[in-house]
Amino acid sequence: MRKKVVTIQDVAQSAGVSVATVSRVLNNSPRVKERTRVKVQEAIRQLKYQPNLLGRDLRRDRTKRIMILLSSLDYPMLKEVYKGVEESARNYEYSTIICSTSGSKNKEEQLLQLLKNRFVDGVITFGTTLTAQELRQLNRDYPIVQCLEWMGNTGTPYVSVDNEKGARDAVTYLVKLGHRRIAMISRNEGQTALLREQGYGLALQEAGISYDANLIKYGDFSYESGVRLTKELLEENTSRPTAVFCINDTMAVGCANAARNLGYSVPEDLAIVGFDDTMEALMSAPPLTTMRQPKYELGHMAMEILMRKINGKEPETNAVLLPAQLVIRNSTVVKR
Amino acid sequence: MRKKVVTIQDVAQSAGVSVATVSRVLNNSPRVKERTRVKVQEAIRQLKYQPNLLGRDLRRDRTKRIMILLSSLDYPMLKEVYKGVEESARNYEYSTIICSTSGSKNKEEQLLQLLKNRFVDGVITFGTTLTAQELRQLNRDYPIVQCLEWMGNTGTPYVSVDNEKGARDAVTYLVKLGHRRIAMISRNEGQTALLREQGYGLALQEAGISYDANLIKYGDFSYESGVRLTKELLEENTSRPTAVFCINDTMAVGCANAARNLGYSVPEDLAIVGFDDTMEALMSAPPLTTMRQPKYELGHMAMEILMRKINGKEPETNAVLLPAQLVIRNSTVVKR
DNA sequence: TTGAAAGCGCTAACAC
DNA sequence: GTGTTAGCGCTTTCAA
Repeated sequence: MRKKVVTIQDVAQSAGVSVATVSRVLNNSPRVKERTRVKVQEAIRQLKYQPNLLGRDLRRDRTKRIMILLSSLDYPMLKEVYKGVEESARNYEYSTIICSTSGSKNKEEQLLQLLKNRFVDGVITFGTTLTAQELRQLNRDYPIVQCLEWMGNTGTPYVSVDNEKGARDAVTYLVKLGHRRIAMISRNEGQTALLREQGYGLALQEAGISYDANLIKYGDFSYESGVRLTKELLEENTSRPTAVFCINDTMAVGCANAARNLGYSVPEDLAIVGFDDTMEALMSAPPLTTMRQPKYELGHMAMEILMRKINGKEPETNAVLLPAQLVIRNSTVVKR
Repeated sequence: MRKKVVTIQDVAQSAGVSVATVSRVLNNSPRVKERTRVKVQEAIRQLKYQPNLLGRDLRRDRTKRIMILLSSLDYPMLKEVYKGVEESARNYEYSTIICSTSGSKNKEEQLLQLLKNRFVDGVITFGTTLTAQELRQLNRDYPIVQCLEWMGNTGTPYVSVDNEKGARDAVTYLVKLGHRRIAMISRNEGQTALLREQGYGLALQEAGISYDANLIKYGDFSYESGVRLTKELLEENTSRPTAVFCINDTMAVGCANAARNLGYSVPEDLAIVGFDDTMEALMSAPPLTTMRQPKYELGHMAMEILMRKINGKEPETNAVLLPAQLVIRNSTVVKR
């Protein structure tokens, strides 16, 4: 099945030089006579030679490749974050491969193998099932950077959005519009959700609004949970909320649709603010007010830090938090 | 930076055997005395040895890895198709890496390098910029299967949905609901769009409805184009359409939102049928009637065929077309 | 049942 | 400037 592949030996023979010279030409070494270079390049072209990466990587100390490790491909911001990573990587002549763990711890270990086996020079993780202990260990031995989802106190660098400030800004905005009964659709696991909840709490506190546990619901980031929890919020509460802050756009769309289906209009009866600013927010009816994550920048920055680590320089800072930006659309309006 | 890695040599030394024996244990060779095997395994555990894949792959004829090659990560069906591929791959103890060309021909060549360099055993493509000639050549030398987007007459196997039949069923359904002025939002490039347009034409013909070029608009699969083209359809036509068939859900959501913003209600004033059955269709207001692609099966089948090729067996069939299934939701209703 | 040794394709230290 | 050669970590003959 597989074709006999042209090797560096074949090129050397064809060009009448040694393999070392061919290797020098391939790696743009300056100490090659112009005539020789041309001769070798001619042979390369004629034989359609392409270097075997396995051989090269085995010998070299670097593969010029990094891995993006994620738990699921179902990740609305992936495309843009990836673009940031990819464009930064390209500047260093690095290429990227994407691997999904599908949430399996086993699979994740297998993929981290690729790092330990020098199959890639470094890894950017988007959420991991590693324990703090494991992550600390891994970070000591290999270049690794966390993006978006992160664990602190492990010494592992991370690049994320300022979740607390973002949530606080979102809720403060709702307060400014005149809302006092502000609900939240959150998640009861993960650092991201926790920080956003803290931001929510802070904003309420600053506005002198007392905290009401009935107004907080916990979902799983899915559309369905947004729908279900909004129904609960609107049906359970004797004094129903006039606004909802959702910790992602997916649930916020569910919230908007559920509210309308119950006969409430958005934003007049219920104002909604999401988080992320994905296409979903734009495609929603009405388009959602949301906190925009600097997706491209997050990816770009993660790659920059990873390159520093790969090159053996400790990055100046181990923790980067970029600000989220309020994007006002039609799911919010000044309260009458 | 990088940790000194434990090699097979270290294990051999520690266990007091040769590297050959360690290799045999690693590969479950039967000709190893039980005592020796235990001794080696003990050493492996103690040293936390993990085989270097680069060395192994260089020596072996296979990597037990395949690549999924796509032009963009922004692919609403990716998650489910991938699941199909991944679960099939797992059965063969294969792992998968995903690589995006970002639409760059250059990048694509670079990635196909990984195949030619035995970095992966095979490739599943989701759309490629290769010419028919190049694809034919590649398919002759390496295991490769096309999924969803494909080129015929190259000898390269493909697994896709029956686009013509799917489109025909969608439009026939609209006809049955009583519609005669049925528009289409399509795309003016790519085989997929072409086949769906043919299906549309066939359905009209079967219903004795004459073809009206004004009712066909060409977008680029994006939400924005769905919005824009729907406006055109509703504003330009003196006799406006009562139904629209969109060749993907993304544009169909744009269609629904644009129609409502112009004061038309969906489905009463304008019925809409999408294609794909992604989350977008479910999250739309109203939820969209659409043609469901058998996403998981498409991925699974592609991987099965690829494995056959990797194992040197010519697949029984080079072309698999799975049926799309009509899913009726609230963007269509019997016409009054 | 085990070990010695060749060799996968490449790079780089060293010699000329 | 160029060639010779060792060796990256592994698998797999071949011989013992």
